[in-house]
Amino acid sequence: MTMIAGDLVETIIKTEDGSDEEVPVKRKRRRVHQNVNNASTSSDEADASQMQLTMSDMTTNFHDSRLPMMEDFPGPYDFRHELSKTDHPSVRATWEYSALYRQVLIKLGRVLLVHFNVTRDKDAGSEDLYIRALLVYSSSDHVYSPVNRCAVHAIEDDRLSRAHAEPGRCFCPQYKLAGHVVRTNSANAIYCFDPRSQRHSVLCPVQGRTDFMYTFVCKNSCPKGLNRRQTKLVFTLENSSGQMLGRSSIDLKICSCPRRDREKLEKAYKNPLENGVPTGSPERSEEEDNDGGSNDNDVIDIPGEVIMKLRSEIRNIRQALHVVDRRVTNIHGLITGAQ
Amino acid sequence: MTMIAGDLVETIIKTEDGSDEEVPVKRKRRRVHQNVNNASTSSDEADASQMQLTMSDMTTNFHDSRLPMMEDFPGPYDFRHELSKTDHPSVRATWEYSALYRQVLIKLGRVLLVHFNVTRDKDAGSEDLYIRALLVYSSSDHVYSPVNRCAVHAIEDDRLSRAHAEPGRCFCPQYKLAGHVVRTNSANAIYCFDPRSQRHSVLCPVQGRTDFMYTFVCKNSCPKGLNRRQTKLVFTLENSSGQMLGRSSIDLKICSCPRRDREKLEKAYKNPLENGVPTGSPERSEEEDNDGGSNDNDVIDIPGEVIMKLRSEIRNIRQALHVVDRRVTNIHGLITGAQ
DNA sequence: CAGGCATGCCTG
DNA sequence: CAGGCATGCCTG
Ligand SMILES: [Zn+2]
Ligand SMILES: [Zn+2]
Repeated sequence: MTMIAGDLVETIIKTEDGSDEEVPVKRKRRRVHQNVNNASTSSDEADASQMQLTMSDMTTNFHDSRLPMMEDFPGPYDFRHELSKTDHPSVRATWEYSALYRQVLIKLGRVLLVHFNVTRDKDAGSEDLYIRALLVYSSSDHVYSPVNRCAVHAIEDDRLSRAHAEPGRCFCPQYKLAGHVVRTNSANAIYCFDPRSQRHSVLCPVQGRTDFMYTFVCKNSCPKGLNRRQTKLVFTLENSSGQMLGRSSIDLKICSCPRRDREKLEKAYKNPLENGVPTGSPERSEEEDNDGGSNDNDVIDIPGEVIMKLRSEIRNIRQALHVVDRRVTNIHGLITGAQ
Repeated sequence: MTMIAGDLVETIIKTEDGSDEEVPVKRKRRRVHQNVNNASTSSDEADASQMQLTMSDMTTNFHDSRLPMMEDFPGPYDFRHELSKTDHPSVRATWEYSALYRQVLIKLGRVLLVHFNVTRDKDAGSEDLYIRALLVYSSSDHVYSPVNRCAVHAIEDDRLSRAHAEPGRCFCPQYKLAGHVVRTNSANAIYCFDPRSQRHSVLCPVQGRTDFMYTFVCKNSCPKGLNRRQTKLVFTLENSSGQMLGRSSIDLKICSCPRRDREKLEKAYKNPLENGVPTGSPERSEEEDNDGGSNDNDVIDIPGEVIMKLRSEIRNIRQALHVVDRRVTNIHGLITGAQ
């Protein structure tokens, strides 16, 4: 289920009523130009709506919104990012990079300097461009959830939790950006909130320089916030109408000890035998893989019990999925890192 | 500096301007009856003011309030407490007791059933009595700070942090007791806030039964809250005018793994050689122990630098004090526990 | 900044 | 509920 940056990608769009509806969106990775239109059918609508704060089909379900796209997509401007250790005198840029896992590990509040490649062909117009930075959960269990700031950190900027007192509205700009985990020093930055996906992001206008300094003001371990979930920082190149013109992302971990955590991570790679690979949930077999309902040749139970059973079944499947997901994530890290 | 439940106790009252003014308050521990009046000159005024929410000499300095008293004091009613494992069917009372350290370790939200001894002599009047439960920091570094709930937990009960939006006022009763770490199921409990000390506490009327069930809804480890500071639960017997008639206390740790933590604690006692005793701050010697100012035979510096030096000196002394304090706390635990 | 501990939480 | 890991923070 984990999004693999391979050639074919499938996305699942979770619908309002909670059922999982599969909408496979297949596309090639390399031959991107021809896919711009296709691509804009799924995530780009969401991206576009971020520009105009649409209030349409808002629900108050904060934990169930649309799947963000994460695959690399150079697009017409050959959009790519590049990390550079800050030689800037004023800022100490302490972060670690695990080439093995393609992951940046950084302390809270420290600067990550990112250089973006945006190649304007001579014959292309000179439209206004923007780079959006959006933090998302990378494991399939949580891709749907927006990454929100934890209460402890949010309250530091917004004592009375006013920025999000009104459902669907974001007043973060008036409250020291309380809800934004990702910050930038870019003077013209626009801090966005998409009421549909309930996601915060920051948009930097591309004006000559394409080096931006980002900081992150929650940790992946923040209790009740990111809550130890893995994250990915997704950069998208957009024009002024919010059309997505390029995408690029990097795994990001905000933590207290980047060095230690990277070393531990990579050591785990070198001693893979130690961590016994889980075999998943062996009891689950194909015969149970009908549409998720219980078999109707069961004894007819009172409704409450049926519901309990279904829920329990869902839990079991979720668990099995989770196990598989973890394995895939591990393997994915090894593949993309080791190549 | 740690409050030792010995015969002589000294308190330091911290004044508004931040300077430490020593006010030694010496009193005997055992011969308590004659000391009731004396005692009421220091902490009991605060106790009394809790009854009527005085707004007098309020400052918004939340972290610097008066020293709570913690010594045992049976008083005229031979006030004592007694812990009993709940045999109550409905509640699982999971807590651990370290006899060695006289400490209760309990999980968040679990019930601590406390029985109080309140002996009314025949000839004594039948005044109304109350038992107050107040959680305080036990190390001398933090005795002055009220124990407040952490933001994460407080916000669960009070989404918009309204209970303490107005400085000096407490609306916790309207917001699910958001600010109260100590709760009780006692129906007639009165949840108090003393604007002078900025402390929350809970008062239970003594009506026949003197068994109360307490729960604790923050952990000692709560970030930005108790923040890994050690605490003591102080019970005081009071009459309806707030006069203190008895006191009794117990070290309390609210944590996720009471068993493990107790075992670790006690193991440390059995293998005391392993943890090297710190030798304090060896550079600090008596010659520097003047009134805390720098020697005036220093070169005359610009004021800014003098201030810096003084601050640094204060920091150093604080650190040394801290080291000593820890040693004393350790020794204290061993003494009181092992006797 | 590294070593080590404290401590929450996950997993069986 | 125990064992073990993840991870913050303290200490030198
Ligand atoms: Zn946070
Ligand atoms: Zn808490």
